[in-house]
Amino acid sequence: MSASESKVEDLTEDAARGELERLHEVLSKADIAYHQNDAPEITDAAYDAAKKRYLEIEAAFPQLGQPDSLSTKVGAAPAEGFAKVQHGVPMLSLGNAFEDEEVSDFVARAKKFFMPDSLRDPEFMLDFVAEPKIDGLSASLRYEDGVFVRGATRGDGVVGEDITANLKTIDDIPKQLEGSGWPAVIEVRGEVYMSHAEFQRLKDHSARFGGQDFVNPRNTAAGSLRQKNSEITASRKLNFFAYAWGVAEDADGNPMPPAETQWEMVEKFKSWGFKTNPLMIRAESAKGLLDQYRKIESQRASLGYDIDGVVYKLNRLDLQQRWGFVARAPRWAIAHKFPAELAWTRLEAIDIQVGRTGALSPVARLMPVTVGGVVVSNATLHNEDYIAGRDSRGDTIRDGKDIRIGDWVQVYRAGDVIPKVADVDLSKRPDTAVPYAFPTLCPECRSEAVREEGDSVRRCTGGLICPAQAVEKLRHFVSRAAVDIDGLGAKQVEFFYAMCWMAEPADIFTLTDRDSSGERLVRDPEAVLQYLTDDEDGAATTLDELYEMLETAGVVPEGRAPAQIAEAIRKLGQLPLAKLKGWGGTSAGRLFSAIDERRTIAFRRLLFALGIRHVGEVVSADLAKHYGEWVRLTAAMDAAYPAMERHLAAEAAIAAERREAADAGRRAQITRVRDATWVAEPAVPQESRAAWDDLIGIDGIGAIVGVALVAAFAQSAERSSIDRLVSHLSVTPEAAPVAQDSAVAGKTVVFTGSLERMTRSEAKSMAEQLGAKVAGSVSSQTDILVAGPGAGSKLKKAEELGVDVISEDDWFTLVGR
DNA sequence: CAGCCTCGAGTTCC
DNA sequence: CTCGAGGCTG
Repeated sequence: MSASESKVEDLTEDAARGELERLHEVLSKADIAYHQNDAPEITDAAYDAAKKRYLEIEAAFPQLGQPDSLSTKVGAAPAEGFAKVQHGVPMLSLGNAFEDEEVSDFVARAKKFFMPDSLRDPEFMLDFVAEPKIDGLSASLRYEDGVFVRGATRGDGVVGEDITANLKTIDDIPKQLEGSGWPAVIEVRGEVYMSHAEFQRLKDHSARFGGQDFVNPRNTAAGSLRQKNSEITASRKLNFFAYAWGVAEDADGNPMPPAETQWEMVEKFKSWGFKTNPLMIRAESAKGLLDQYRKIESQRASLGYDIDGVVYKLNRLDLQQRWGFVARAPRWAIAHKFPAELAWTRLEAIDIQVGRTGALSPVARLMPVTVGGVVVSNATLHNEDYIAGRDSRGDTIRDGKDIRIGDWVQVYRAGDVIPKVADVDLSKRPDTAVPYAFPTLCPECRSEAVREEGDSVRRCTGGLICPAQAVEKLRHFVSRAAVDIDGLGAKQVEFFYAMCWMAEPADIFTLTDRDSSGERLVRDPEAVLQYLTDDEDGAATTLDELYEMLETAGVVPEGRAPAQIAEAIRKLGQLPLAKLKGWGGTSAGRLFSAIDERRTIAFRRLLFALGIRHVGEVVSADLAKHYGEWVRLTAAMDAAYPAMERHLAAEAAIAAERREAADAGRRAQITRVRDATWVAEPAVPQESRAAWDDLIGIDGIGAIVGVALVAAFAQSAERSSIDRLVSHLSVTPEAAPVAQDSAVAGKTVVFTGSLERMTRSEAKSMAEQLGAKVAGSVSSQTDILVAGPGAGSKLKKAEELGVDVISEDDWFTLVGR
């Protein structure tokens, strides 16, 4: 380094900033040069010295820490700002098999499904392909006229992230397809992975230079692909195997699969310049597939890259199409996974977390142990019964062995991701170990925690009194799929909640005004602290956390007594956000404008954000489509209330009748009791019943979801919280369906029986696109019933009500397709 | 009323 | 990713 280098403590802030920038550049360049050609431009000693100096300056001037500081660059940087890409054809996941028997079942299902073909044609033969399942990251590569134009991650399967620049650095990915015969547009899909050799090279390098902590090849490959600077990606060697495809179209946009079988397709990929896996084989029986599984398993360690199983696919593409899909997975393919890696460790503690719905979830705190290449120190214990050694039906699991603190337990990563406790070693159980007593009081707010009949989870009854539930609700509200406010993440929300600046979603939208007026506290710190200190145990940690937060905020209480902390919180309430440590004027301003951006919000997002039990993204969207405008939803919920109560009363009466009947040894007269409850109660107005029936008539919404919804909007506290929130917002009505001039626009349609030309969800989205409403059950509101073969009760009801009944073919004629 | 499928909720590590 | 619960079909 230069001779003019001064001691770190003598540097001015400006000088430090300048030097940091210079060193950052030197080090980054050296990193890239090293990775790209294995020929460092500076000596190792010089590199080490530069790195040391960099870290020293950074430590002395933490305020200068850059987001891409070399000291914080570890593994996969949480990348934001990759553009979203919608896949032409969704990228699906695969069903799993672990046992040989499940593989035989898979083959047997195929044989059964295609039985008619083999009866008709004695030559008919089913064959499958088997290939290793690479443990990497799926990517989809779009080629137009043979030129690589865009590459994306899998994402949620429908929308991924544009990582074209990074994928272009991978040698195995042709920028221009070779050979000929490729469709005008094709999405080639496969797995990006890192070889063991490359992973080792990176690890050795980082060990020498005190750099990043690379955990395993998969994570490293993921981190490399998510680099914003693709030079870094280029400096790490990644590989790609092609094995699947999405869109394949000719120049006129017509579907054009360039082959007839999976096997030929992969051969084509090879001829176009892709790498394909050499261990792929064809087989005609379960035995053939399993033989290949064993062969691949035996070679696993020597392949030079990670695999986590073997994938089997039906070979013929036309048959794949005929066999179809279940949910998001093809029926015609299955992943046979290698047994999960297991590890033994000690269970040091069981903590209880409280979720947004009040669910108490036990989490195992473990002595850290490596499982499948990752150090695991927490694992889920599911619920009360799981700890006790029972499953949801009350049958024993783990031979009925319960789990106790201090036990030696076996952990594995389910799906190679989520750590779970699988087993207990009774021989190592300490004599002092006692059965775990699951709390019956909420550990956060001391409210009673109850288990409803038939429910596997115990829930805190504190509602919004419970700080854990309040915070979790707020976290859910600001989460990505919900309101998604830039600069207001889970951490900030927790902070604002603890500081009494926010207690419910509405408070987010009054923050700006309160910040300028100086009246920031929405709760009384004394009251908050009162219950924190009310109890001997549990409170200490929470107070500690609060103390720590105040320190971070730059307001240090004069002592640690609750009164002093409350005083500090109050003082904090007089500071504008921009004055808090970690918040400058810019970031505060940015937050306020991000909040403003969300004052206009789509109906479905708002509804989802409320976090009503059983109301997730899909149900919210369905409700938004049904009601269109927010006021129509609230009006319907209000109207439905009496009928909802009546429904509950009827359910209760039926349950009572069941019990009585069981005691008396006779058959329960359910219909009579149900009818009696409705008839005997003229107090329920007809319009209330109509609103209720309309609600639970929506496809996918039944009585339980209905009760949760109506109750949320009726309960005075919850409803006023919702109304307070909505008063700050402008709710965008759900967009009216695109085509208004179709024959079915505005009609309510129900599909029943088995549909042959389309799946149920296709039928639903098609009808919706044409402006129709899709309901799940037939009522007087129904205009058309589309009945396939095997239609039963709905058909009968439609006939009784005089609803138009048409066939699937009629439907296509009606909509002109 | 049983069995299938979809959706919601909770979880870990980076 | 997995489990359980809720909804729907047959």
